Amino acid sequence: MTINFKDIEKKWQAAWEKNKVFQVEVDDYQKKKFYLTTPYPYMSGLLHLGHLFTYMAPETLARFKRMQGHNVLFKYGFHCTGTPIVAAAKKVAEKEPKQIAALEKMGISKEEILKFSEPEHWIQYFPKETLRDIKSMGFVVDERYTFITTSLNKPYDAFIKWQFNKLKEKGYAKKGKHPVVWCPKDNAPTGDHARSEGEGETPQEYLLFKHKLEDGRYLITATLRPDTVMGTTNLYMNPEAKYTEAEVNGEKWVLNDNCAKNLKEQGHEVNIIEKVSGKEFIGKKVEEFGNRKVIILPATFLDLDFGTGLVHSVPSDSTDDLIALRDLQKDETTCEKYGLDINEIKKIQPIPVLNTPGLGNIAAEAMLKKYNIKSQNEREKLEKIKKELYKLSHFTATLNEKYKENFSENLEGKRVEEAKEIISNDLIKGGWALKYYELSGKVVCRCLTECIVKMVENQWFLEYNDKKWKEVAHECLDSMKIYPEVLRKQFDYVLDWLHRWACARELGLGTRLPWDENWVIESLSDSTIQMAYNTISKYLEHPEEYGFSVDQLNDEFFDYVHLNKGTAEKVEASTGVPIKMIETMKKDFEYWYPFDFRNSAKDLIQNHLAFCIFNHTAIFPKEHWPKSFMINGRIMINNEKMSKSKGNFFTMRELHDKHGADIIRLTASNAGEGSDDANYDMGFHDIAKRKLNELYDFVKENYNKGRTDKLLIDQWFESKINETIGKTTIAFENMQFKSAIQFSLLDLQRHLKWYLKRTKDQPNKELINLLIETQIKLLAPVIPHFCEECWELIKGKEFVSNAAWPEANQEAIKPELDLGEELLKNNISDIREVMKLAKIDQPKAIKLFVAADWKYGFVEKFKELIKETRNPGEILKTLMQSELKQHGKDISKLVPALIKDQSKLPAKELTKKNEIAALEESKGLIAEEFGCSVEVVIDSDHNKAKSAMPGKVGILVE
RNA sequence: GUGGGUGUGCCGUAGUGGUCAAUCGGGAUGGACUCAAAAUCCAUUAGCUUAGUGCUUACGCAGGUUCGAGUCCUGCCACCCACACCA
Repeated sequence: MTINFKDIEKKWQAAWEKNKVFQVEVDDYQKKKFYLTTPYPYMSGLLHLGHLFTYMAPETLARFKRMQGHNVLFKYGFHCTGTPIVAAAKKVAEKEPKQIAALEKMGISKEEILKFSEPEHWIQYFPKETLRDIKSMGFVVDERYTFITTSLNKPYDAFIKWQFNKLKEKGYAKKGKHPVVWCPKDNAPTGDHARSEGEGETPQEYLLFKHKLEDGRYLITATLRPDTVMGTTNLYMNPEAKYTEAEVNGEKWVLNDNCAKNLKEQGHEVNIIEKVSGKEFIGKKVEEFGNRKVIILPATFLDLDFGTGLVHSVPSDSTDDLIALRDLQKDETTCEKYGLDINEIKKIQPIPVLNTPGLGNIAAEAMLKKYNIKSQNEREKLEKIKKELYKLSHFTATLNEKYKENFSENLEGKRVEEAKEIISNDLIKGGWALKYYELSGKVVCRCLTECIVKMVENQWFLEYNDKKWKEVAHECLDSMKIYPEVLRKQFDYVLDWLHRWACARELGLGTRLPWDENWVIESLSDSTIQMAYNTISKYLEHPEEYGFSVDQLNDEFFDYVHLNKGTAEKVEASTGVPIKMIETMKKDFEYWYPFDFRNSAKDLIQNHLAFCIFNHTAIFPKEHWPKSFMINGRIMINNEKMSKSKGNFFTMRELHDKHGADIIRLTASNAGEGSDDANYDMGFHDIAKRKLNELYDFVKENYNKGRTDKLLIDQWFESKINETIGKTTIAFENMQFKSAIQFSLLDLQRHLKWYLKRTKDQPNKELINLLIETQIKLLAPVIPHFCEECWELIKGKEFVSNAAWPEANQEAIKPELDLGEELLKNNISDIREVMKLAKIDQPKAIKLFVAADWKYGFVEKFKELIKETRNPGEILKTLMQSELKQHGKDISKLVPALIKDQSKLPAKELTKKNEIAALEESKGLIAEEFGCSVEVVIDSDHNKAKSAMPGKVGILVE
């Protein structure tokens, strides 16, 4: 029959609900517990396939742990803080077609869509719908524990305020300046999602160099390479261009318009005075760091919009600068035009400042030669080698004797990588330079305004760069389990690499910083320890059911419940929450915490998961630090990235409605494991349906049927079932859900097939029952509805969801029994091979010749000897000293061949007696397979017996 | 660029240094069943092949360690992820 997966899932979901199977109660604080968490989904839309894949891990694990006898809490929350919802609502208000289409695709009607121009409506709509989807998937969820984030949720808001007060108390929240990508029209930071162009571009840090003219004005240049400061030979300005003269921080600067404006946004006082022509500066001299003067030369290659519109030239280590210099030195016309003495210009030579291995002390020259570049018009090549040289200088070059003096320490011989920052700091301190930010590429806001870099003052940071904090974070990581373990290195790296994090913003939804109400806590910072809140959310989200109110929750409350500080009496006095409730929540928290498991896709390693570690170590004592993280890859569909533009974007709901919960649960779990990207194979839906239907029919027809006597092959099958229990259990424990399916569904079915073939469809009743019960239980975490349906069929009552996880009977596992089955399978395929060679389609008789007696002894001895030496001569010598000497001729041929290829040896110990017994037992099957008589022959002198070896019979097909 | 991960047959995947020409699923081909199809079952699916149950190449590329390498080491190449105020 064909199962209607939709019907059975409705049936069982209703039954679970009615019997409160997944309601979480803590009635025994001694009972072992397992608390699973996963980052709550963002409520800017319905859950999609990626969510399904990520959530299947904790979902499956939760069911597994329940069956193992744990009290399990698996929580869901709905994330609504931050800017995306606000941004999306704004788009709806503007009637942006893409956004409207996205909502329509989620099944929202035209009239309904307009309501989504209010952010609040998203928060009302999507959590409700998401919960519906989660339940329809049969996920283990106790909805009393679910909640939404944002300040709209008062108790949650109070919790986040408490969290930030704690961080501030510890000195981890500090104020500072911070460069951000900024839209001048919106007057707000422009995140990736709010850009119409320039996703991924960031503020890049430059150093502005000040070059003093004799009249007291400064020419300003920008550089990424302050390390070459000692090598400046001249400045370049475009004589035909207009520059801007501006008063910056009380000094007169000459630069381009862009930079002047940017400086203003970056916290400098800037008053633009007038336009000046580049021409008037050509030939003048400026003062340089290190007590030198250099000349200003004309150049037309300058990009006026980039940097400051003029540059200082370091021909020793910049190919662009060098080639420009060479060109000018040949160009009498230009020199004359700007009143320059060409002989003076010709005297300008690169000043060696760096030693670059393989390129000498004038690296730029070596590079130009290497790539045979003749003119500054070869832009493409020049761009390429500029990057290459930059890399080489940065990582391999060392500074020369020019850096001995002049700096706060002797930098001679130091690598550029190490010295760069010291040089920058010294230059800044000495008033020669200052930091400046420019975008790494063009960024355009959604409002079509071009973005700039803005220095935000009074920005609040979390000091993830704090050394001591990093140390404890590492301590926490070291104590955690990471699945898969290979990603630990990545975590180690990230904890070190993270620096201060701007944790609050001026826009978006969320909790306000308790000490500075102008700022909203940013959404990656407010979700780092909410798993603690979630242990008691059942009470805080539904206080009326427990007869109290949460209007006056305060820090005292959370201090007591989460940190065991203060007294219940005082908390009752200040919050009005009855002592009994306070104590219950405290006990619940202490019971559930820490969380045992948290998983996410790998893109959250560098932010959310790392923050989670940091924040826990800052706030909680060691015993409440996270226990484990599991990281999964991203989901691909039929080996393509899921994306709306490709049209292969699927919400969980639409897949569910089409195929049913169990089918997509199985397909998702089977998509992959480990941190590699997983592949959701749409074609597997049908395979899954077919296999489950088959399984159901088998259960129905075979339970409680069969013979009662016990044969050798029954023992083999019993061994396989128990082996499968062990392997599947380990797979679940290691978060290898795909492997678990492989073992418990596919492999087990294969073994069953072989078993039925071997018993000629006369299985042992006890074993068939063991198989069926075991398999249903092993699969229940992945496809629970289907398994309940099967369970009902055989048991009639109870839930398989509540059944005890099977335990492997170690005594029944007998790997040696595999040998006989392997021999049989090999014999069958060898016979086929022989038939093919002999071109026999239908054999009349098959004779199997067992190897001569002495070969068994020989093989045994050979296996011993080979452990000692691989030298054929030595092995032969030893063998020849024994009674095997009489077979010397055969042995001398066998030994080298066997050393080369040990696959010809039987894997396990095998006696002639055993082999004959196994052959006699299985010859009936061979006879049936080939439709002819089969005879086992013991005749060592027969020609065919000569080629036989233990475990490998001689075959004669007639 | 930096850090991390991964590269296996037509496709997707498994793979503790020796039973690996390689697991499992799919696909393809041939056969059985059928009036036919689907489903199911069986076989084949690197190349060669003489009753030799054999041989030769193969696990991104190139080297190395080892008696022995898909598995260990080194170097290349390719792909994926992250790189910040964005969830």
